[in-house]
Amino acid sequence: MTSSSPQRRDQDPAELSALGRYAGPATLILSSLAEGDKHGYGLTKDIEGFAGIRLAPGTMYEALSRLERQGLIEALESHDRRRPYRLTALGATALRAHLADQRRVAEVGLRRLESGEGTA
Amino acid sequence: MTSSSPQRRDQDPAELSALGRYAGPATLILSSLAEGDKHGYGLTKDIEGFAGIRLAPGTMYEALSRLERQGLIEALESHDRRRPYRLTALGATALRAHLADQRRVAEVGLRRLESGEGTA
DNA sequence: GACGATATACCGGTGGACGATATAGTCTAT
DNA sequence: ATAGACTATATCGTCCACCGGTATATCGTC
Repeated sequence: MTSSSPQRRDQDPAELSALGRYAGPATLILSSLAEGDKHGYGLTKDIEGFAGIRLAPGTMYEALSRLERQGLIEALESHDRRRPYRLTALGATALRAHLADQRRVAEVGLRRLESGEGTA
Repeated sequence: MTSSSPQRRDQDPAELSALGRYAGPATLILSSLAEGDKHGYGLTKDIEGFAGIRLAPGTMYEALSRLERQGLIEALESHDRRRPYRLTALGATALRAHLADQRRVAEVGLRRLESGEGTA
């Protein structure tokens, strides 16, 4: 999506819409961080709250290091035993583009469903 | 999502929101079929048009047989050398629920982005 | 001091997504 | 006619995102 060259193999950080393969957990994590800095466990709880999805620990921490590698989030110095993360400017741009596309596509689908057709 | 028990292993057809693991291609295919019956190649073109995403042949035909196995789409008798598919009632329900969730989550993320926070 | 909640990290398995490739029919231009 | 581009489907092997399980450690509280 994001207009420029759709499906990317991509480990290229600068390229937007590089939200992993399809972006499930990544989108949720970035959306959560858009509200403020959080650490892994906090993200798990927040995402469970606003999306109703509980990410498995493996998914969470692997996604975090992937997103950090891609420059979409950055780690802050850890207090206590927490590793908080912050959304970067790049991450915010990527998230905005991705969510806009996602919402647009969802609306197309819903409109088509309402148009009576389909089940025929 | 879909309110009832989030992350499902699931090959259970009757259970909604069983759109594969995370549902990328599946959602696109179902949304395309919501407009009318189509065969694989036609789906590829339509999806490219409304979502800007070109699904690889492997992705397309494997997703189709998965969706058929799950009862979300059904194959029609093939004319010419085309295998057209139709969205089932179950598929329409699953799609509606999934898209509604997807749009809702996208809106949460976008609202959070607009609230100035994040990049801090 | 046992227990549950908080918190992170690593591991192996599964399967969805992908590109490549094979096959074949159609249509057009040369 | 026939080479080349497009239509159309199917299968295969690879990769890696996602997952649950598990290990580890700290904290609060009972």
